Amino acid sequence: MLLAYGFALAALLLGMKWLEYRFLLVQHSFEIYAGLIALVFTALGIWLAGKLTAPKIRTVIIEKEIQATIQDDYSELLRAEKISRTGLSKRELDVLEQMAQGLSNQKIAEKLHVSLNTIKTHTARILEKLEASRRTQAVDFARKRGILS
Amino acid sequence: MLLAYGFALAALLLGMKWLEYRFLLVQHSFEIYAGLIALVFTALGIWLAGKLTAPKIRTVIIEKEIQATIQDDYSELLRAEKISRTGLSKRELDVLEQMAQGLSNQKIAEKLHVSLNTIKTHTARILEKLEASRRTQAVDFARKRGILS
DNA sequence: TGTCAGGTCATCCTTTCGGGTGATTTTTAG
DNA sequence: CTAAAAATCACCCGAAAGGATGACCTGACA
Repeated sequence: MLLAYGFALAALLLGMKWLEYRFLLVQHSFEIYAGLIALVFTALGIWLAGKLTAPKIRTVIIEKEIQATIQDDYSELLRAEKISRTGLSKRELDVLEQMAQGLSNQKIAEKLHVSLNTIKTHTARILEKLEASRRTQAVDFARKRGILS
Repeated sequence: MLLAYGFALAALLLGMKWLEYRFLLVQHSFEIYAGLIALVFTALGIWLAGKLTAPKIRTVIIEKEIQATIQDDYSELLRAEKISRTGLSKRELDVLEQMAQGLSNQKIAEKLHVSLNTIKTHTARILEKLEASRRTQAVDFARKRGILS
């Protein structure tokens, strides 16, 4: 960089010497040359500044969201704890899960290979144990108590 | 800025005129003056560059993981987006929310101060728009699509 | 061995839902 | 201002859900 600047200076002097004998320096006034030099070296200075100055570093912090993931077995324990507090049996939980998926009693009966009446009995117990009066409410309560995902 | 530069140039010329008659220009060679001018204006160029050019900025991106806490108005936008995709109206969303709480159509009607028939119409549209056949299913779909909390 | 909880199934009856259709009034958007 | 969308209400009918009750079977546990 400094070399380039030195070269530019040297080139200026040589160039002037050359001009002096080729086109007769006296033809132009000293001020003209001075002005030209000033312009050229101002430009050179601007260019130099661009090369020499260190870039400012701006730190941008991007906040990236991550999901809070609870470990499987731990959540299983929690789940079992929640279930035991509501007093739901395994089968009732099965039915509750299907219920939460929006399946009708008929569909649940088909899926679990039992009769519709059985599912109705289970749902009745579920409503009773969760102190709900409608299946949507039972699902809502179950969610709020962490029984369902 | 350009004015300052113009003034500097003018000052140079005047200064030279002044030098010319005060210290006799012939005492020094033209090259000396040219070199001085070059130096001064290089410095001026560098200074100008600092003032005129946009600062160089290197952006360093640091990704920081945070917990996903969605702010109210932001989540409102998201919510509106989700809603618009399903095509639910405001009122239908109101009904859907009450539905998700496990309320019966009758209770929802009382809570929203409209007739049961109105709620039935809304629920019918909700089921239609969410492509569900039962309210539990509609609630489940709405949850999976992020429409409900 | 007997009781007890859980799972299964059933019947009867009432309430709630969901589907279909139609209509009037606001509200919104072009 | 006007057309479209939203909100309101109504009636009918069949399907699903909910409440109550009773019964049978099985595995676990004292």
